[in-house]
Amino acid sequence: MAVTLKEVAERAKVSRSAVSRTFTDGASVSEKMRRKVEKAAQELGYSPNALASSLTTGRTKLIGLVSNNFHNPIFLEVFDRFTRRLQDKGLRPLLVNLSDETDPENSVRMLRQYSVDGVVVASSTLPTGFAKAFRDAGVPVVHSFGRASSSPQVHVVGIDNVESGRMAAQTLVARGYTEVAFMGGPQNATSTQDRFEGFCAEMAKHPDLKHSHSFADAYSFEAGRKEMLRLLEHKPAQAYFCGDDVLSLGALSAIKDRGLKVPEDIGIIGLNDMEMARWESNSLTTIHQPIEQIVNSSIELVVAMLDEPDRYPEARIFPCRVVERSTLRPLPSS
Amino acid sequence: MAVTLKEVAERAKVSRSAVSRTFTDGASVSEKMRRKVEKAAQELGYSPNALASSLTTGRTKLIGLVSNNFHNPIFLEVFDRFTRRLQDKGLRPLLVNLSDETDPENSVRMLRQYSVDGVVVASSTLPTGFAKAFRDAGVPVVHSFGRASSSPQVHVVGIDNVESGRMAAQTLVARGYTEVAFMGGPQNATSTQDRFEGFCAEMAKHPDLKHSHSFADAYSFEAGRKEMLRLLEHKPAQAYFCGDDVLSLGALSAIKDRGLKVPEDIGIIGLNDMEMARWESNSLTTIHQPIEQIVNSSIELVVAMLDEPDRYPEARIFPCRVVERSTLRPLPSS
DNA sequence: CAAAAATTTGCAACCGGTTGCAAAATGTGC
DNA sequence: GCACATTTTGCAACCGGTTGCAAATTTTTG
Repeated sequence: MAVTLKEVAERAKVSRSAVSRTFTDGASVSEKMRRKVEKAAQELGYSPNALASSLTTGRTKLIGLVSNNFHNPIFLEVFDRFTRRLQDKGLRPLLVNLSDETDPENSVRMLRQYSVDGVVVASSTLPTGFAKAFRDAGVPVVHSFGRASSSPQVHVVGIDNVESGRMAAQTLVARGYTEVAFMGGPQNATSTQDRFEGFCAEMAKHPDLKHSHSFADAYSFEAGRKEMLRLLEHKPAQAYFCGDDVLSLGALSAIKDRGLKVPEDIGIIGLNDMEMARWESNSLTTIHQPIEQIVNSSIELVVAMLDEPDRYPEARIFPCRVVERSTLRPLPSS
Repeated sequence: MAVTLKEVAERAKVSRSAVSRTFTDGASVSEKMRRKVEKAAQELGYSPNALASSLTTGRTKLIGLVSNNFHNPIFLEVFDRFTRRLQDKGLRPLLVNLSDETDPENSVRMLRQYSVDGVVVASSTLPTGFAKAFRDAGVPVVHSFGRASSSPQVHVVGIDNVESGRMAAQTLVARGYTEVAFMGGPQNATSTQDRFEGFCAEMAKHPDLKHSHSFADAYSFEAGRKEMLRLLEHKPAQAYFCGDDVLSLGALSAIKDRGLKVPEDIGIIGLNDMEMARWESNSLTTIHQPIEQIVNSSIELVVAMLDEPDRYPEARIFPCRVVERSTLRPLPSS
């Protein structure tokens, strides 16, 4: 079927090594030879078999992209960025959809069988141990959107979720809300836990203000809506920090359905600043997570690990910022 | 680094073939031998190198998943379904993000270098020639969401877009709208063209009714919003068939911003029935595209082609249906 | 129990490339 | 033009597996 190196060599009447060398840059080939080979290759429509060469070079240029967030619209942006950036670097994303799986074993085995050069775990809900399993198996790994840690076991790139929770609380307090609440994502997600922790830490500084909390079942519209509907049955808080943007949209939908106005009756602040948050119909006040930087940095890191597999684990934390839109009352003019 | 077959063979004190055979099902190995080998493999943590074996077997179990729709939320659903289904069949998706590229050459070369067993092109905007390039290169290919044709050059799985345009027009007519319009996606997308054709064909049956048309720049919220804002400056139609759901949401946002009510002032019908169309805040009346069936059928087809590469091209067309929600006035009770 | 049939096993060649090494070719200085 | 340094080339072994074939072993049969 496919044209092989041997056939090119025969047609060009040169050795197989010569052909191989013209297709590996940095190899020693004379101009004359290169022309001969390229001509023959051209005529035969040859293109080298990347997998065969990986056998000897030990590099496949395959990067496993592992995620379990196939229902959160923000991840389309994330996948878009990851795939484009990887392609720009000549790498190929091998996608793994965990759906509900949380045991790394299968993914590790599978990705090792395909000899991926590295793995990016893109998830804000998986425990830190997940990425660790790759490291233990000797596969370079970066956990994007993972839990920041002062003593990371694997490379982590993302935001400081504790800090972002604190920032959300500060934002609400600064706007004069006196009864605020945290409506988190799934309680077992590390991002939920950390955002909650930060939120509480900040609120602890304001003992005069009331705060409460609850959790949605998932980072999804439906879950956010359902949880907010439940909250609205009793006396709701004045403003909510929702676990993320899609949850916020669900909550907004519930609030509007009940005939309440945002931000007049209830304020909402989300987290992520996904494209949909910008849509005029949503105009969600939210905490911007620098996706592009996180993605690019993750890829940089996994690429760096190719040459330096035992690179000392680091946490790369990017700052967030509040993006003011229309779902919180304005700051009091001081 | 990784444990090889040879090492397992040495430890188990058997030939390399024996080890290979215990890991290929259907091969002839005695129980005794299998136990010996499995024990050694276990102890060493061996797992076979899928790429090395692909060299001789000619199968990589890699499927190229090529798309250019990384900005339409419905494609997150599509990717989710594709990746899960492929995984269930023991296949691995190698993702290719075309972004703005429309020349198949690069993708073809790249996917051939990685010896993918087959390719699924998932796009409603790429021309039919795109998938053809894979076929010409001898790579089994299925075009999902592609243009239906009575004489397909490659396997196509999707809906009949002409018919869906017709269905949209019928739906509007049946509801008594007398001035309707088509607000399409990008004009060079095959899906836009076909939906438009069907829409016009149906309207031609009703010479007493007025209809008009225009096109948005992309299948995106922003484009839909922008186009609808433009339309609202002059006298708008009573109801619009928008090229797809995300475009519909953009249009809805524009309409509401102008203080108009849906469906009282303007009706909207979309196409796709993506998850967001179901969100209560949108409640979009739309034409349901059976994504799950399309995805599953596409995969079935590409898998079938592995054994039968020259399988005669077929078009698999799935029926659509109108999903009644809240953006069109109800049917007149007859 | 021997002979025939069926199954299991190992040898060795192969898949499509890469690469260290030595030989061949080319370039340089005098 | 020659001796030497430098570059280019081909040989052959190797990467991690698979597989046809024949030899070795086990099972079946009479």
